[in-house]
Amino acid sequence: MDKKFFMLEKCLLFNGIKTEDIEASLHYLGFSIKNYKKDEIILLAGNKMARLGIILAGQVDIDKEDALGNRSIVTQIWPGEIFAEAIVCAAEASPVTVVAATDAKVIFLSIQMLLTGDEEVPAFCARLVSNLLKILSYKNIELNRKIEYLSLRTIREKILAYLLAQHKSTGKNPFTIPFDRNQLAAYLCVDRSAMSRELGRMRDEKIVKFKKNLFTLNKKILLE
Amino acid sequence: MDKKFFMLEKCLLFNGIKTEDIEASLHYLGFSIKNYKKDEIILLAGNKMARLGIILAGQVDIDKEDALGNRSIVTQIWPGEIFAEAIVCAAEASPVTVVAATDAKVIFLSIQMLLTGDEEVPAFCARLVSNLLKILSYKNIELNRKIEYLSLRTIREKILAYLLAQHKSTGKNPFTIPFDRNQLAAYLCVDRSAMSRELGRMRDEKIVKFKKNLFTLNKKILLE
DNA sequence: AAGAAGTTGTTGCATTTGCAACGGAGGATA
DNA sequence: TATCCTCCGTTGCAAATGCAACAACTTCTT
Repeated sequence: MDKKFFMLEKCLLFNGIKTEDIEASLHYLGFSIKNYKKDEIILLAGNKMARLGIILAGQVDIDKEDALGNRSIVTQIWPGEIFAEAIVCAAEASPVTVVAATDAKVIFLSIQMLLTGDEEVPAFCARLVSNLLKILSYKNIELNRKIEYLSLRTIREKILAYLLAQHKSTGKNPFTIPFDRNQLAAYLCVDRSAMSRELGRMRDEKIVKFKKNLFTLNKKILLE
Repeated sequence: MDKKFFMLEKCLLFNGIKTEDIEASLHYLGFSIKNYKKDEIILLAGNKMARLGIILAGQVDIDKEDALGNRSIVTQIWPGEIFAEAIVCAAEASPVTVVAATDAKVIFLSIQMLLTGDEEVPAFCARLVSNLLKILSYKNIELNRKIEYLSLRTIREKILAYLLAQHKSTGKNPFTIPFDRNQLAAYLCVDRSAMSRELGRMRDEKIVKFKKNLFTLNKKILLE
């Protein structure tokens, strides 16, 4: 198997598929690979797309921009994760913009033949489809989590909800977050300076300590 | 075919499946039916679920409640629409609470056998799975739309974004919305009185006219 | 070393928002 | 009719927020 495909074995889409079948399915799905420079746009909001993408290397942001130009980060994705699967399955225009947050390598796959269910298809396809179902379900739940943050009324609540979730998912207490301040504000959809002010207050009240991307939540907060 | 299943023919999950196969698949999926009174809880946030639900009659709200008890409506669903599909596929706890907004009738289906892809399954299953993929994709896009409203910074922007989308999806200009004021505020995650104040200002500025649930957007706004 | 560019925190200020409380309109019921 | 209840709008006020501008600090480039 080609070296550059090794990481696909860890990709949820190919979970349960034999190593030798992975490359076969790539060819079956008419793959192509493309490189992007940092900040290059991979998919612009409003466009349709016929193929889903899998990040092979680098980091990619899923963004949304409002009429006033406020950029908000919907989510980040990493090597092994896929994007555009929903708009391919639904044949709709993308509600989001996909941007390379660093230099990135992406592989694209046509999955039309998996969607109709009436053609004669190779054996591994059933597994691909059920993996796709699972991925879409996880993303659904992820979007619900995002909505949870955004539906909170104050910046402090949003920050706390995010930090608690981050603490929980890492299982550590001094823990790092994958955002710098600008990005965190964009993710929580609040003003950066207002967020910074609130973070300062929370530090004064000893709710949280932080230095760059390393955060420590007060133990009393964690007891709830 | 049993009369009470007629409406399932219009359900996206059974799209493309022959009428005689629908009842067969219901039995294959071990269906059961349950009635709910208005305000009764169908699924509580934090719980897991092994079966997805389809609304046969009535109206159902997908809710979320924050630590302070603020209720927000994530979305509404109507007869023919399904819920809990994501948490069944992902085998995760529900991030939302499902509540009967009116008296409602729900049919539950076990879909485990559709997910593994290795068992011997009836012919219609492939179609069920690809329909499920499409539904999950649509919901994904719907959640993105919701995030779009919530990421806007001011109440006015949220109201406008919602009304424009509602106008677009109905294709009419005096158009009705499916929420009363309380529900709309809960959907947009803002304070009801603050929303009411903003609606009043927007009426003063002749941006929108409204009477109960009937809204009319100013033509100048629609030209963008 | 110098300068440029990016990141983070700070502050003043106008505006927006949440909150609480109240009142009126309209519907349902006894 | 009287009463209760729900829905909707209104208002005063304190607090939160967005915005703009600036300063301190780091990183990178030249």
